[in-house]
Amino acid sequence: MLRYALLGLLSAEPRYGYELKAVFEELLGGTWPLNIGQVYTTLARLERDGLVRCEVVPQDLLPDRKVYFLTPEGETELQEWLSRPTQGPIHLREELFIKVLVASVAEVGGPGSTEVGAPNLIAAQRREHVQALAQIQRLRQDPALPRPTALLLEAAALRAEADLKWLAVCEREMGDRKRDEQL
Amino acid sequence: MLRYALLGLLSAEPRYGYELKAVFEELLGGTWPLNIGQVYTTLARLERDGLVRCEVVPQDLLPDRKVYFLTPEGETELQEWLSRPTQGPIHLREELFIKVLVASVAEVGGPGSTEVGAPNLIAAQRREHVQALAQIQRLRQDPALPRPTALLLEAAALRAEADLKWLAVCEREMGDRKRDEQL
DNA sequence: CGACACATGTAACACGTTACATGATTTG
DNA sequence: CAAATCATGTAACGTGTTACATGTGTCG
Repeated sequence: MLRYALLGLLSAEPRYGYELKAVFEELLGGTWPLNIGQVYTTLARLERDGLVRCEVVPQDLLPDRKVYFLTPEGETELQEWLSRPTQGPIHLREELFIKVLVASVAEVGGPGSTEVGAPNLIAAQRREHVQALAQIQRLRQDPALPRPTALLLEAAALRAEADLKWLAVCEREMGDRKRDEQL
Repeated sequence: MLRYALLGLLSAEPRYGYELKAVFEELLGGTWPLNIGQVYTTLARLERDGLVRCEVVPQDLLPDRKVYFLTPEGETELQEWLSRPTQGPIHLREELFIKVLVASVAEVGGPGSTEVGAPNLIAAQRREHVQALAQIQRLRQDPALPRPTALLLEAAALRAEADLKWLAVCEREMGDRKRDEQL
């Protein structure tokens, strides 16, 4: 994942690790705080696989930089990755979904306990989502956003709205089920 | 992730690994083909962490079963997990998003090359999504679906629709940009 | 002096994923 | 006989994540 993101950035321009972190985070609109260590490990793996190489650029006063650039193999790899769409693009294997699923299936507190876990979770999750959506919209206000980043934030907003719709459905269903059980 | 899914299933009823795989996959509507090996490694980790224990149930003719059940610690852990909503619920760190982002940033083929990668990708991805959505809707037809599974599939459909809206936006933007550049 | 920016990295761990190994029974 | 089902597991690998280590320069 990060692999290809770095490959993509390097395809536009050779860069060193510390710089890649900054560029990447900015491009992501600050939604993916990236540990610098991971950048270096990922770069090391890319180099191991022959997709990038680097040149050491000495600096006086400041530490040396290792400027990475794509090899022909790296460019090929990147192009191939970009040419095939993501397979099975809807991942139900996400914390959000699994959590709601488990909440509606699990027997918390043992049999006979008053089951209020799921509705509580849904309500809390809606608050969480509303907050997340608000923050995304706040970020989108910035007129200086690069277009790709703005696009990304739009995707996030659309997803957040879709999830909120779903959580509303869940809430309604749970209410129904609770009423069913009381009858 | 799978950790908690298994905890949830076990909280309703003690089960053995082979059985867990089947129950889990059915609950997920077949959208997460689960390697049986992963079930066993995950169960081993849960046992290591003291969240589950097991009892060996000998069978004649068939191999022994190791029936797992929650420990009190496991139950606590599960309840805590269920009680807190997913933080930062919208993940932009997904192949889909990163791919589109990288496609719009990367300089494939070097400077001066005719950049048609991104539009091609978007188009292919839309086809992929349309197909995925169709399959989800097909699955939803089944009237025998358990409610939690039906809910899950509804989430998947809503997300797929949101993503498709976004891909349409992307396509329009790319067209715009291309026109801009030609001027 | 202490904190922060610059710049590199290693070590350890969790988790998902695949492939492989074992061995009995049932079914075509 | 071959294949599928039942049932267990191990080994290896990729990747994400965090924490830690190191060292210089600048700024308040």
